[in-house]
Amino acid sequence: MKRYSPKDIEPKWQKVWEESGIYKAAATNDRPKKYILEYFPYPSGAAMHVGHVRNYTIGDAIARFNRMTGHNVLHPMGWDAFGLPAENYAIKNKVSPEVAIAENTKRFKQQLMQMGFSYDWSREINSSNPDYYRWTQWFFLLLHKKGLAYQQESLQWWCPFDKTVLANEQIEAGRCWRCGNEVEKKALKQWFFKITDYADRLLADLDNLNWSESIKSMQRNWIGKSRGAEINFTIEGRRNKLKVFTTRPDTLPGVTFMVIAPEHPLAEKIASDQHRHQVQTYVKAAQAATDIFREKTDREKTGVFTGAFAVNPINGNKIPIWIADYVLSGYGTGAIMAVPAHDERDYEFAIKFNLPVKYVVEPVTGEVQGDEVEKEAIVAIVRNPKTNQVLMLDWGPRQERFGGILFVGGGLEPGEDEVEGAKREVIEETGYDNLKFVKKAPYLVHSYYFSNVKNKNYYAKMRGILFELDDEHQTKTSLDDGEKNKFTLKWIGTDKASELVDDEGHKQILNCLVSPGVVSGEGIMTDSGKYNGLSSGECREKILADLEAKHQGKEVINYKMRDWLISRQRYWGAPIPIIHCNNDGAVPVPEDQLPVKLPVVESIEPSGDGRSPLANVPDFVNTTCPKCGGPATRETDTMDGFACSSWYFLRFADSKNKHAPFDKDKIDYWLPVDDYIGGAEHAVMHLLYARFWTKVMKDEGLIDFSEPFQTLRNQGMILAPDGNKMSKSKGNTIEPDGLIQQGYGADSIRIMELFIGPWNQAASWSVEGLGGAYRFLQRTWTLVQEYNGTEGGDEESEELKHIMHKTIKKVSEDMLELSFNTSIAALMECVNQLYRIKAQDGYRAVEWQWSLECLLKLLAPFTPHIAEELWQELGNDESIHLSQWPAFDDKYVVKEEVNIAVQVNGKVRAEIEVVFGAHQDEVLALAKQEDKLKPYLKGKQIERVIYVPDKLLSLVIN
RNA sequence: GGGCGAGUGGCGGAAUAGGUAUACGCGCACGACUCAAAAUCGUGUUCCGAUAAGGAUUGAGGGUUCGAUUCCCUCCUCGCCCACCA
Repeated sequence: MKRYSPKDIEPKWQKVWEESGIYKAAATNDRPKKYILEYFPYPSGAAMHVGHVRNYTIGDAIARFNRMTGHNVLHPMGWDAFGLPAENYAIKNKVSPEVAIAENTKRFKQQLMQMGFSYDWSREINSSNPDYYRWTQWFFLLLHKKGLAYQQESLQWWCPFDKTVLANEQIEAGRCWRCGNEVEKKALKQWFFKITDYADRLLADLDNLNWSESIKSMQRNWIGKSRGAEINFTIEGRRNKLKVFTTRPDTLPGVTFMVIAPEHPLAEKIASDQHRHQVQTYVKAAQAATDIFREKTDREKTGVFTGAFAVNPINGNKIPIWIADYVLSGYGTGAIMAVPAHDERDYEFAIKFNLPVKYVVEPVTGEVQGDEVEKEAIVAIVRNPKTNQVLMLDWGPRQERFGGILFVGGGLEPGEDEVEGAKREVIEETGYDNLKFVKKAPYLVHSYYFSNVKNKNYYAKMRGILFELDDEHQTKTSLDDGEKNKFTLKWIGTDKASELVDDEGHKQILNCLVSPGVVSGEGIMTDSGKYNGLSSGECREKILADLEAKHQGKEVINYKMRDWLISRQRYWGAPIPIIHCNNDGAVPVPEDQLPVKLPVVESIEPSGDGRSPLANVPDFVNTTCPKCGGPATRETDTMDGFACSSWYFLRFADSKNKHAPFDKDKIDYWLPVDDYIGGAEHAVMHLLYARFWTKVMKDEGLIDFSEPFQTLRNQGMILAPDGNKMSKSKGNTIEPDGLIQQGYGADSIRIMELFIGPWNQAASWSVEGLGGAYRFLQRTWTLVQEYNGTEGGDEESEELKHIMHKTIKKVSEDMLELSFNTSIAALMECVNQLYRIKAQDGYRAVEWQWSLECLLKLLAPFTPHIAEELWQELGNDESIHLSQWPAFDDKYVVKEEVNIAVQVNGKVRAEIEVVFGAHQDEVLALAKQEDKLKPYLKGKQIERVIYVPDKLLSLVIN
């Protein structure tokens, strides 16, 4: 009997498959197509570890399953070769990027090969190959032609380590996404793609994509659409207007100051002579501060007064203008109207600089009951300054809307002063009569509440009043007998009180009086002149209309997303195909002169002066203008690597095309991608850019769809056994090569990658678990080997049929849901069952050959090598991977006898065996005779019977 | 601070149009084989209880139901992403 040796069989079959080309996507229309794609890797210096391998294992299982279920499958692979990772690796190792890429792709390909993935290697692409980037440049020209590529001088993120600018998306918490160094701002003339033109479509089309909610919401947040208003404030004594963006124009009556960013063009201009020096100092300091520092949200607010005033367009109020760095120059207009009462940041600033806080939106609390009586009411909080406790009334346990722990509260008599009324209520209910008025709550609270005494619902306008106790003298309370004893008085610490209080309105009043703060959210307008009484939503519309009538404001939609900066001052990228001419400006390179090839240079090291190394190559730079023929210079910046990956999935459909990026017929057949598999790290970069390019191509008529990836699947990360992220620097990476060397084999690794847990959930790699996977394959191996050594037999086995049909059904259904871990569990269970039958009856049953063949087919998507080897040992000549997925028949799946659980009052008390499909009456009759149940049923009446066929009988007895 | 997701044995996890919780694997224990070990095969393994009867158990607490891991409410913990975005 042969031993299971992955080292022997795996390379053997890999060679056979490659030579016979069985994974080549056919140019046929006879089967439905499936395009299964995994993110193409960038071949960096570090080899692939088992975390990367999971991505490809998932894709391969899907691809293989689809092939066996009658699909024409495209499953390609290529290399995202341009870009910083490859270039930095090359610099570090003092080799040319071409050489580095050649070495690394070779290594990566060997790693993928040894895992037995079923790629169509005939379509392999490499984004740094001129045959490929020629078309990347072609797309640049298309974007340029459509006005979607433009050049602009602006302050840009600059990484001093990588010596290049970076796109917004490539900044992570003020640091470069590649090297982790702090970035700075630098003024440079740069190329941009106008992705903001597509913001609305990128947002709207997300709804119909079969992507995870988390990725969709990341993209939504990134696009950051918000509806609001632009409002023009006149500046006293100046002609300039101060334009602000706000999402809450309804709070305009509550504006108490304005804030502009230090970078705002008016910042220094509007400063009064008296304040100019301070302003200049502040602006300078802000510019000098690092972005990491400025982006810290937990630091204290800073700012200076400019000495200038703006005028509130709806009430003419004079508002001081401040400069502060908490206002960002890059968002909205770089200036805000500050409403400290209703915005936390403004509030913080107002407290720090002692600016007024004006409440204009009253919050609404409680639930509407429908039968409210409107009433003016007060809530009195009495504080004992000696103990810092507040007086509360305990009405007993809170039930529905009754009882609970509350403050003194009550209605006002007609015409009664709020403070007097509050005092009266406190004395009436508690007897404390030496009260000192401290303050009123700065706003009213509308609340629907139930009176504890008078059974009525009130729609109350509540005013909170704070008293302090002069002494603890108490007079007799004037409660009538009905009210007495309904509550007890309690003194409670102020911190505790906020937790204990049982009414949302009371709680807000407490917070407001003891620690006033920001009122966020919607509500009802107050202290706002003619807008009083409107809901904040209605007020928003009204104020917008008023402003528009006066041409002082308008509704606008604002986005967080910026245009995509694609210039890189680096060598290793596709040159931007533009020629700069003194006469004609930036002229696109004519299509027939593409590709603009990367020249060979002596040093690829970035110069650090903001220019790409290409600028030092005169032969490359100096050229003639395609328009006027005069002397001209080439653009020396290269394109962001993400440009290359924005269309590679299209190229796979027609990767060898010399005359066009692709042939439309082939795109029409293969695209869009049916299953796109990769990690979540690309959520706002690659996945957004690729969607953008796809929409541009659709608009140009190059393709007929506007979303490239119908279904996106984000695999869970494989963590190191220590629970940390695998990384070279931590030294905790596990590479498949070593495991294969140890003899586990690619098949065991593949099983482990999927069996470790749901494919989209993170999991820690386990060496012991891999041993289990190997044992399972070895058991399978042994089973087939032993069978092959027997004569077989001709007995029929219903049991064998049942096991196999059940397994086929389970695995088939789980595969469609990508539930790989449970598929594999079912296969393990199946093998265990086959062992049991073998031990009982040997290999006498006639179904053994068929059973084992089915088992191997079900295994084939996961463990292609062992499946192929044993398949052929069972006497098959054609590859198992071209065979048909087995079918199941429900009639063998169900068993004739089934166990039914019998519950008595919800507890399982017995299990009885009945024939499949038995009727309730039969089961009940059997249950009544069951010995185990007799003690429970004796002398009891069965009140109710619930029967779930073939599963459960539930008896309710009295 | 905001958004998304998740809490089940010693561990990874299974079971959610409500229906026998802990499948499968790891680990552990015992047995067979062996001079012995490894490998292999077999048995057991949620907890308490005595190998019994019985009871408890899906982060905590409450609710709906004959019946809740699954649905609803309150809270706690962890992970990921975003974050002074007006």
